[in-house]
Formats: sequence, structure tokens, C-alpha cells
Amino acid sequence: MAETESRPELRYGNRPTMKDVAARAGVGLKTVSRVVNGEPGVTPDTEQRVQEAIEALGFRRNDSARVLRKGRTASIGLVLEDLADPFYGPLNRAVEEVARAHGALLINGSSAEDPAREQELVLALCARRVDGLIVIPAGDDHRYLEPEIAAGVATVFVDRPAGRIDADVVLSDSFGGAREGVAHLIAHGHRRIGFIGDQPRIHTAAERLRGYYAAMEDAGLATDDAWVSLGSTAPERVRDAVTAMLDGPRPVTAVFAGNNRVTVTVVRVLAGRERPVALVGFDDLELADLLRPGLTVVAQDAARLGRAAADRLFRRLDGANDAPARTELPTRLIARGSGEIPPWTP
Amino acid sequence: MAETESRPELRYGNRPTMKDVAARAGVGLKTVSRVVNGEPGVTPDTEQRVQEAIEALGFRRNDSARVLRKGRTASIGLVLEDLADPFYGPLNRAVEEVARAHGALLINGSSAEDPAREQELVLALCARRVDGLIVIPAGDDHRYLEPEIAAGVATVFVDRPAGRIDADVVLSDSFGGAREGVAHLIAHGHRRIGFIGDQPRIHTAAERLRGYYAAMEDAGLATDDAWVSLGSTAPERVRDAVTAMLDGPRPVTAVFAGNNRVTVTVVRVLAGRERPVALVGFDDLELADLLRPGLTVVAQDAARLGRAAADRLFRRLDGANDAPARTELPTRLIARGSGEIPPWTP
DNA sequence: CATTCAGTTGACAACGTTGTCCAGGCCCTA
DNA sequence: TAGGGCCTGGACAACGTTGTCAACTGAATG
Repeated sequence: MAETESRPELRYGNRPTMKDVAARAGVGLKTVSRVVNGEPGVTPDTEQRVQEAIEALGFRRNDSARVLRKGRTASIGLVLEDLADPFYGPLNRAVEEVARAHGALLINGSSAEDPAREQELVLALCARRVDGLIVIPAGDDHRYLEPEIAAGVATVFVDRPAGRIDADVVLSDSFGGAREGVAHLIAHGHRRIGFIGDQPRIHTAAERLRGYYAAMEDAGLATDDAWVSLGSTAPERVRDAVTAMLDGPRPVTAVFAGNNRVTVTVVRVLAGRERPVALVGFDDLELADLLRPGLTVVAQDAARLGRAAADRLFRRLDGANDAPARTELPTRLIARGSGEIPPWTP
Repeated sequence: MAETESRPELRYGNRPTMKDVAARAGVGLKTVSRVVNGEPGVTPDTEQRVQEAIEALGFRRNDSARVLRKGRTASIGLVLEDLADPFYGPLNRAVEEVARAHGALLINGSSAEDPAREQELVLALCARRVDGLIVIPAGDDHRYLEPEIAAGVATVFVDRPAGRIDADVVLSDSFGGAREGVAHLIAHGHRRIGFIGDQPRIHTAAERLRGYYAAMEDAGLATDDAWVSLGSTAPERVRDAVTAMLDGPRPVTAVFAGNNRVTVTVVRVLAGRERPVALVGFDDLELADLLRPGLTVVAQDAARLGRAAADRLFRRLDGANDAPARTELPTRLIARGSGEIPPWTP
């Protein structure tokens, strides 16, 4: 084999191009293009010759070149916070389904809750010329997206609103959900209720905290800074926070957990305590019904969030030009036992 | 209604190109390219003029065109079975991390366990000219990938081996893991053990079944077709299967569940039974330690699978040319209670 | 028979980027 | 001052595809 590979680069390993197919089939370049794209105006005879050449050479159209020519990539970008977080799985899946229905591919990545990384990722996607973006924002300033949006990149934010720009957003009613969850605890007799949440710079975290305060106020209950813990959701921190609330001078009898990761840790801590403590968590968990007691949660429908965002995105891509809208989906309280534990009395 | 496209097209909404930047900065096209790519040979003065023009126009390099020219897309494709399955979250995440470290983007999609959809997705990714592919195969014939691999698309299979082609594969020791899990039950006195698995055409499912039989045979125990259930992992089917095994003429005293979805359903069924039944599940679950009894599992390290596969892929992309290899990662038995329940005796 | 017409087909120029190569301008040395 | 080298900058072609448009075929029409 005299493979004189003096070539400078591999270039996709030298894949056949339409030109090669055309040469082999003895037709013009454009005719191959027509066959590949199912355009009309090719005799069955010619078409077959081209198909055979395609088959023989193992030709596959180069979509990069196509994109360059056509201006649409038929792909959308999804930036979420953590691909490994079970909460985002169904959301991711739902977005993919909608994209698939529209013939688009999904490019995704996670920001790891780091605004700089979010921006880096988003801009990389823009450089790829994705047709649209779905972003679960980590940062709170998205003005860097202005030139992109102006250039026509449809953008929808999910789970948290965009910062300092006007854009579509789809989110759950964090405020209402937390308020309902805390009210549920109050309805079961609790007066001293702890709240453990994420960093308040995260919109959902702030909203849930607001819901907590609203519910307490609705019921005319006093609050205590010692009952509220905000910050990282790292297990050790959450563990310490819960312990402090339970062992403090005015111990709480119930806890509201601000998201799924917090809830998991709180459940672990409470499992190790003698005295029963009521618990309601934001976000559902797969095995929540199998715990003893079952876990009472305020559930959001992640798949529905994803679907709504993707629908919105594709409507924009299809030309919808109305003002950016905020879509808020309701949450659902699921009582399974842990939230119905009465306050402990000595 | 014949829609006549009067306007040419949106073309990314007319984004500025290097040509525009060059015109504005009063320099040549190639000079802009040099600045954008940080190539040497540009005076600080010129560079600044170019930077200002870029800033002013909101220019962002078009990676599609770049890809076309350079022949590398700096993106890899990941095809998995279900984006929403919590098992794949950490795997997905691990692959993304490695890709990120190599400056590559991740395009992904799920096959929904449908071979046709897998092929469609894989070929779409190839048309995008991803540099490499990581596939969790749904089908069992991957010869359709031969031209792609020959053309230089690095491909690594994860979780299950490729069908009818020779390719890298990274998987867990399903056989060994299942054998160990079942042996664990036997060591705790069980003699009649049920096995509930997925369709045996799925490699992991078949291997786990093999592990089950091997453990039984190792211990000199007889098996019974009524103790083995294979097929869809739909909850109703699993529920019926478990019930049949527990209420049959030779009732099992322990169950081995072939994957996480099966396990969840089995736990639900057993929770509703009076008589205690031992259970070991393949795959860990987030709240497994919080169940009563805690769930004994054979755990695989999904993140490690993903990392190993991605490492392998990028080694190939960096030019490694050795023969396709099979990497098998060990599983780990985690005893938490459910697998240590002794056989029920009347 | 000349003419039109519909149906096929291919030549060619884009798309936006990067690699190659050459032209100037500068500084240095002899 | 001439010759050499280095540095900077730009003209141009290519990458693989698709849109445009004109040329060709054969048949149908006058």
C-alpha cells in the first residue's frame, strides 16, 4: 500500500465528500446534493446511481458545511447546574424530547453553580451557533448575552429568572410552594419551625425563604434568626445547622428543607435523633414514599418545566415575536407522614 | 396557502463576521483571525484596534466555519439510554468533566432503549462530525458504525459491549457483581432465591442472570424457572413477578433485583408484605441507607465508568492506536440490612 | 418543420474561517 | 549605502455544502 500520507492533517480521516460521490456516480455535484436532500427533479435512474455511490463510499453529509451554508444548526444548547443532580434528569429528558420532535440536537453542559463557567459555556454554545439556548442560570447578570440575543439566538431561562436582561423565563412557584409547605406544618400545630436553604443569591432559595416568612407571618408566628440557615448545601453544614436548631435554647419542632439536597441530609440527621421532628422538603425524591415516616414534600414537576421551556424556545424559533414572558408553574404538596408529625411535647 | 419566502433568510440574524471587524478596524481579514486566535505576529497597537472593533460589533467567531476549515469540531457525542435515569446522571457528568478538561463540548441524547433511535442519533452525531462518540448501546448490531470508525470517529462503548464490531468498551463486572450479591444471600441462609431482571438481550441483564445461576450452582443449589423473571422493567410487570414468586408453591425467601428500576419496585412490593423477605439490588440508590431495613446493594461506580470511557476516548483522539480493549470495573457489595435478613421459617 | 415547454442536470458563487505565501517596512551590519 | 534578516500585515485559496441560474434533453404543440 503506497499510502503517501504526507498530508498535513487528518481532516476527519479523509471522508468522502459529495464531490467524490459525484465523480463515482458520473454526475454533477449538485445532483448528489439533490439526492441527499430528497429534492425533486432527479430521475429514478440517476438517483439510484447516486445512492449506490453513496453506499459504496460510505458517504455521510457534513453538517458543519451545511450549517455554514444554511445558517441554521438545528441544535439547541442546554446549560444546567449539575448534570448529576437527579432533579435535572427529567428536565433534561423533557427538553431532549421536544428538541427531537423538532429535529434538533441537544448540546449540554453544567455550570456547577459558577457564574463564570456558565458564561463560558453559553458563549461556547453561541460560537457553535446553536439556534437557541435554555439556561438554568448560575449567575445573576446576563447582560453578556445581549449581543447574542440581538443577533437572533432565542433564549429561555428555566428554574430561575435571568439577571439584568429581559428574557423568557419558566419557573416553579417557589414562594407559593414554600409558603404552603410551612403553612402545612403550622396547621399541624408547629410554632417553632426551622428553615434550611441554599445561598439567598440564588433566586429560588430567596423565594422559598420569603415563602417561609410569609407563612409564619400569616399565622402570626414570631421567627428567630437561629431558626434560619442559609448558605452552602454541603452535608456537614446542613448537619450542623439542623443540630443547632434542635438543640438550641428555643428548639424547633419542625424543619422545612429548601431543596432536595438539603432534604436528604436533614432526613439523615433526623433519623439519628430520638425525639420526632416534623419535616417538609422542597422537591420530591424517588424513594420518598418508602421512608418511615414517608417524606412530605412540596414537589415541582421538573419534566413540565423542561417541556414548557423547550416549547417556548421553539415557538420563538418558529418566529414568535411577543414580549418575553414569565411562566410560573404551580407546586404540589404531597403529604406522606413526615410533615404531619405533631410537635413534640415533653 | 403557498408560502413564498420573500426575504432571503435570517442567517443567524446577520451577525458580524471577521470581514466586518477587519473593515471597522482598518486591517486585513487574517489579522483579525490572528487576534481572535491569539496567534503571534500582531503589534499591541493593531491588536487593540481589532479588540475594540470586536467589542463594538459584538463579534463572536463562527465555530461552524472554523470546524469546516480545521476538520476538528472539539465536540464529542454521548448517547445514553435515558437522560432521566438517575444512574446515568453521574456518568453524564463525569464525561462532561473530562470533555471540558479537553476543551470539548458534549452533545447528547437518549436512545430510549430503541436500537433504531440509537442508530439515528449516532449517525446524526457523525454528520455533525463529532470527534468521538461514547455510546451506551441499545442495539446489538453496530456494524452501521464501521464506515464512521474507519473514517476516524473514535468510539467507546460503555456499560454494555458493542455488537458485531470490535471496539473499546468500559463496563462493570455485572457477572461478578450479581454472583457476589446472590452468594451474599446464600451465605445468610437462603436457598430459594428469586431473580428479577431486564430483557436478556441487554448484555448487562444477561450477565447478571448468569451471575445468579453461577452463585446458585457454586452453592450446589437447585434453581426453578418460576424464580426467574426477565422482561420489561415496567412496575406492574415487576410487581406481578415478585408476587408470583412469593406466593408460588415453592416461595422464595429472598430476591435479587437486576437493576435500580427493578429494585425500586421490589422495595415497594416488599414493604407491603408481612413476612420479611431478603433483598439485594444491583445499582445503588440515593436514599438506600435511609430505608428500613437499609437496602443492601451491589453498587457500580457510574462516575468512574464515565470517566474511564471518556479518558479512553480522548487517548484515542490524541492518537493512541492500540487494539480495542475491554475495561471491566469491579462492583462493590454494600450491606445495609435488607440482604442480611434470614430466611423466613414458619 | 420550427417552436415552446417541462423536466433534468451541472457550473458557479457564496457561507466564514484558517493556512500559505508574499510584500513591504524596519533595523542591523559590513 | 547596500544587503541581509526579522517582523508585521494582507491577498488568496481552500474546507464541503447549498442556492441560483442557465443549458440541455426530448416531447408536444403550432
